[in-house]
Amino acid sequence: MRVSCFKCALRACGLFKPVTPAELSFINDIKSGHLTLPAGTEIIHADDDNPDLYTVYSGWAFRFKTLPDGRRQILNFLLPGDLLGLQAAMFDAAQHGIEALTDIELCLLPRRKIWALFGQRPELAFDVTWLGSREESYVDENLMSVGRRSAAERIAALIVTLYKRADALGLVSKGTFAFPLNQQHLADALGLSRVHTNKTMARLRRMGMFTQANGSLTLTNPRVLERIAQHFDEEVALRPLV
Amino acid sequence: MRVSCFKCALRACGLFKPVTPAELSFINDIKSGHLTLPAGTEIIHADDDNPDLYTVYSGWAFRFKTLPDGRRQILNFLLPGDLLGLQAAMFDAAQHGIEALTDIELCLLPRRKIWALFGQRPELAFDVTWLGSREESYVDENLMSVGRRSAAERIAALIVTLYKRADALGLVSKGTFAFPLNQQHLADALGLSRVHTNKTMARLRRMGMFTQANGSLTLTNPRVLERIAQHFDEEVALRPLV
DNA sequence: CGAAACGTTGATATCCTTCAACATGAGTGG
DNA sequence: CCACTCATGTTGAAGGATATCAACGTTTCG
Repeated sequence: MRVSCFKCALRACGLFKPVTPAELSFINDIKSGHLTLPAGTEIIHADDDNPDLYTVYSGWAFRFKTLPDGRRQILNFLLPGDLLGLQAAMFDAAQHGIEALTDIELCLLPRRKIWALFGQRPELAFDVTWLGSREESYVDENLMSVGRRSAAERIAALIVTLYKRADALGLVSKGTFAFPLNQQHLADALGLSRVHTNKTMARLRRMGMFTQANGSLTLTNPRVLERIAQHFDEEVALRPLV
Repeated sequence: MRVSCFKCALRACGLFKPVTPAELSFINDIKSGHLTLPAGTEIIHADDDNPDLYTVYSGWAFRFKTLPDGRRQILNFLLPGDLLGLQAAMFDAAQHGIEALTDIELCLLPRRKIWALFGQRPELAFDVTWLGSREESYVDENLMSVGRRSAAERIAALIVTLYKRADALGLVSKGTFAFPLNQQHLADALGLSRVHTNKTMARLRRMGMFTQANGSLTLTNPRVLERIAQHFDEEVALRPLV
């Protein structure tokens, strides 16, 4: 099931910067496999040694940590085009797990070839670093939410962020996009309980912010939802925009 | 006030991997300045454009984000040897601020020379990526705390982490190390209020976990403090270790 | 059809925030 | 040297946001 990088559907979406033929051919060389995994698979386990590096080709995944007593925190979500396993590959062992949220396709970049990438293709090495920094910025944003935003603000912020990321990948049509998280995932990402997440989402839904059906989510009032993410004040949130 | 990389005191501490003469001389070349800034300086502002990259030579700093209404979240702390401004440099603009927590010395690696580093010194480019991943892992850990740990657990986890980082740098002697955070910094890093941070610290202090004096902190019961970071149960926490 | 996963709702408990007051120490100008 | 201010730390009381518990509804799927 070898999928050639020359025909990569992902690159075609326009999000990614153009790549020279030489770079492309190099990528095609080090890509050593194309995996398809079902939703729920643990792609990388905490304490895995010798972990490989992947690129998400299609589907969603998430990074998470758990405490000994089972409390779980989702760190960030991975969408097509994201690197998967960079931290693990740099440290020879993961401090976190990664789980497939949907059925997922991955391109394998074996650990032992990463060094060649740095040595021979500095532009690509730069891109790896860039992607790593972008992932960190997602974690930053989530930490800002969990530390300082109310439950309603957190939910609003996460939905808006995921919407924008999906949109950039061309996965949104008319405000609707596939939204594979259940309420437990949301709760674990936002540092809330499942029950409170449910009640707060119900409130935002009643306010007309979004609707959900068949695993898809539709933003029905993106402007206000974005405003809520910055500061939720029941009285103010719904006033007409100036 | 040019400080030569050949005599870098930081490298001498043994934490950093050995570097070839050629690498060292390259670093010495691109290092374009040595800054000394007083505590409280904003080194990088949110929305700065054209931000440079630095290495912390001595002192502490922290990365943070603020919401429009002033709520602040500290993302992570920067100690000697850490890169400062990588995310900002990769994106041409910072999504966060960085502030000096103590008086601080920085080595300047100008933005325009980063590319040369990737092109000419792949080992160093690799180190940059490695340092970026390590910073992300600190943010991960803090997110785990803020999302899923109780106040006492968060404080314990942060103090233990900072202790270990300081120790690795040789900044600890007999369980004591310089601890420049005030309670507002702790609260902002942990997603807590200043008042509750104070009360919870008082409790841990009363339990004999640590003492503070003259800007220094001493761990008086590191084993138990580490256990508390994983799961705090008043009844269980103080039982003798098996 | 039955079981399992997921979502919903109300009642109660608790952790943490907010407010307010006061204490302490460092720095500053008179 | 003293009064003053400002930043920081401390403490109690009261309120609120979120957790926990428990029950039930709904959907999915073998």
